[in-house]
Amino acid sequence: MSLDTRLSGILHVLLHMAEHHGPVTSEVLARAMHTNPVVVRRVMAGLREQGLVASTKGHGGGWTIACDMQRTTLRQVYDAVGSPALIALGNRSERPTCLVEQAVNAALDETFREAEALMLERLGSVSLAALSADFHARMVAGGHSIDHHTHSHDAENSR
Amino acid sequence: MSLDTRLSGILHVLLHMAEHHGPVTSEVLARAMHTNPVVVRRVMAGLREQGLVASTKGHGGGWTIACDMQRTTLRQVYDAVGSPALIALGNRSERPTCLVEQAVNAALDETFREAEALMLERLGSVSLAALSADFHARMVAGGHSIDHHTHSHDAENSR
DNA sequence: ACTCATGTAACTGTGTATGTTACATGATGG
DNA sequence: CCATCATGTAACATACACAGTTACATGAGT
Repeated sequence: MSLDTRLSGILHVLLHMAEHHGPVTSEVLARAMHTNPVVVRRVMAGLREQGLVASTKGHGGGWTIACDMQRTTLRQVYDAVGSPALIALGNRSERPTCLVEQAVNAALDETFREAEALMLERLGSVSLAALSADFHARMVAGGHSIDHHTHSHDAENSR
Repeated sequence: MSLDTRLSGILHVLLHMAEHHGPVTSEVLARAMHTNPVVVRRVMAGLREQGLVASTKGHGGGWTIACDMQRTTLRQVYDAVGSPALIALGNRSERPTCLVEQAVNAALDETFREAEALMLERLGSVSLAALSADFHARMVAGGHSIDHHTHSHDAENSR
């Protein structure tokens, strides 16, 4: 099954934005994410509605972070991109009258709900600031200077 | 995203088979699962390769359970259907050179791996016999007699 | 032989994320 | 005020995987 990469992509974009002073255009963000500017805008629209980012038009316009990165968690970003399904498996029918299927659903649903709850809890425990700090730690560990214009991006888009 | 219902469907089928004495044909199982006999055979092929079920051709042929239901877990059934992805989210690129993306991937991957491990652990802790026992308990609780020919199946195939 | 049932290939249907094109809207700078 | 830049959004194309369907071959039983 093909995976939903919107959360991954938008987090990438947010962290890049955090390294900039002024607004960043969709085109610049799209290049960093190896995708199309329209795709960026589409996903960012959800974040804007939640007040996580703001957009300005015209010359010198673009996207800016409009939230406190210390208080904003990955969970909020996840919800802002539409809270897509976390679990890739499901039951063939909800509310079946067949007792066999009810037993199967009960067993699987409990497992699914537990895993889902765990993921949501984990996402809720990581702030954007923590993610950004991790990035800076990696930069120091790799011997890079704090220069966000020299990040290289690989072209592989596998999985 | 549309969900993978093979595990759910095949467990339904296995529990139905457990209520029968002799072999059950793909057509009968397909009716219980509200699907096509070929779909049943396709998924059952994986179980046969793992020795969980056996098939016989010709008159009076069909599918029979070929494993110890006490010792066989949902995890084994899950593996037999091809171990499909459990998590519906993913990263835009594996092994990125971009440090920002590395940080994002690390955070998300850990969450995903934990949830996946939890699900596999849960699936591994439930035997087919336990599932079947749960089914029988539901039958008693609902005041049904042990007559597996009167199970009704609903027609809704939502989600 | 005839029938029944599995075994498979090949094709279609469907839903969703993703990618792309096109154009409208609004803001800025000369 | 007009050209340019950037977002906003609709519309359409593409890719992919599960699911469903048709068709036919293979083998077992009567």
